[in-house]
Amino acid sequence: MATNSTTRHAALSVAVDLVIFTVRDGTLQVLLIERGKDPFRGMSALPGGYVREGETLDHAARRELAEETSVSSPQLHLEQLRAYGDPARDPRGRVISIAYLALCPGLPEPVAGTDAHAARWAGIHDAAATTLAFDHAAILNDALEQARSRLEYTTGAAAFCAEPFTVTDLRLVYEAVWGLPLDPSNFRRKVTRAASFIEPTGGRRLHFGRPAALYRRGPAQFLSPPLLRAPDITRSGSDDPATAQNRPASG
Amino acid sequence: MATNSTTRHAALSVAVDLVIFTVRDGTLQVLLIERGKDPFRGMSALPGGYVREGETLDHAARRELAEETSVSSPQLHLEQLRAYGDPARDPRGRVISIAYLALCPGLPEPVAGTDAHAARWAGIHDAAATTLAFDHAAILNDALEQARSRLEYTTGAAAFCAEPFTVTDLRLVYEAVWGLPLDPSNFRRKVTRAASFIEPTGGRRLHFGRPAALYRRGPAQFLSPPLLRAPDITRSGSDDPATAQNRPASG
DNA sequence: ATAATAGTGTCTGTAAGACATTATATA
DNA sequence: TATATAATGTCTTACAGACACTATTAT
Repeated sequence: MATNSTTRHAALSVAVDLVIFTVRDGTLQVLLIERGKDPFRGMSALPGGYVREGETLDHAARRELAEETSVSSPQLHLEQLRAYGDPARDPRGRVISIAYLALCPGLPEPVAGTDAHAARWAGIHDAAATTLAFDHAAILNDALEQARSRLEYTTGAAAFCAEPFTVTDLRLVYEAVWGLPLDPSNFRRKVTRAASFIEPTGGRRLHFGRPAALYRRGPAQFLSPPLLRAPDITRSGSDDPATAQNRPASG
Repeated sequence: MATNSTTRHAALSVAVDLVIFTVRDGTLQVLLIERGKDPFRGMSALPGGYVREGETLDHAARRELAEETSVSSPQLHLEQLRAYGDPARDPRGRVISIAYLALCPGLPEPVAGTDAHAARWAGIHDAAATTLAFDHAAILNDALEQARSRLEYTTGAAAFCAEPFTVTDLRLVYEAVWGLPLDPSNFRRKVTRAASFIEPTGGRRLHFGRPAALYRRGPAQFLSPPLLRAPDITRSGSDDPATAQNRPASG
């Protein structure tokens, strides 16, 4: 905030990149586009775009999200992940990218964006095995860990569920995002006891067996007590918390 | 990443702002500078500066941190907090700021930076009551919550302690950052049982009473089980997790 | 001895994991 | 009826909060 302007660079732009997650068919999926122009033409990438003049970062992210999902934005969970600013991350020049994480209920179908590119839902395993443009593989990785962490400490999992939803719907979200099977009985106990996580609508959904009670999202944003994953065998290692985004918290 | 360049703005710069925390005399303190030039001349602000050409965001933050604290950087805990990009946040024009959070052991004394400004340690309560330049009050607030959350889920608290340190030293850090008294007995049990949080050096420190065993930081980055604050009365409300940085996580 | 600080042990309540059991629907 | 899914209950273990008690130093 107080350096001589001689060190300021000339060509610089700021973009937002979106990691849009959804859960469909019990699988965590991410929205990928196929780039229609260079650089990385024809390669898969995260959706995104430049921040416009006079526009908030959050607004730019919401705008891009609406363009890609064609869903009324205010419904969707959207939060900033972090900034990526390696000087070499974009061959066209210096582009700082602010990554956002969006959690969406199962959306109709892959939607074509306004730009000349094809959009598709990719399973998280497929996406991780795909070579992505720019540093999007790293962004996706950070976003995935952020999402997994969010499910532990916040009520964000419900953002994946279209209302009304059942406890089983919610559990399938956890299982898809964490990639773990959960005990249905213990899961029910935890989510129903957590204050203001979910609220019964009074309705029921009929499939085949016993009808399931329906719920809507409650007002709580944080889960107390948190709904932790397995006793942290995967997390107590020597990872860097600043890089492995908020495994407990951040963004 | 794929918008027509007509919407790109002309004058744009990227800065880093640092929230440098330390614990001295049992109090959480933050490094503030007094601005030597407009805008906000004479007002308190967070230290920071423009990102230089060809420079990584992390590098810019480390550079500023070294300038302000005159301490060999690699020692200090430094992590990105998030980006702030309100178009009106800087009256000079569009400046995107990437905020960083630094956790430092008690440093010698307020150090003057390379720029023409005075630096000082401010108690967190004083700082919160001070009118800060730009949107630095919001950044400080987010950083404080991030730091508090980090102490729950990571071993970051040890970054506040110069090695070797005692369990009491570590407890005083938690008490200062959380602003809560902790039970010494239960605290000791938790930190000594948490895997690889702290390791005994074998040495002892003599003051007056019984000599205290000395410890160094262990290799673990995450605390399992986490060391949670009170049963979340302050957190289970209706806050926005994306704004109130990672109370659980994320950030 | 007394004061001061460090460290251990015990009791109790909460919550999680494992898993048996009951409830209510469809075919 | 058999089958499938939803929901409740029980047992055990782990851990946190509260707090009594012991240990080791300086004065």
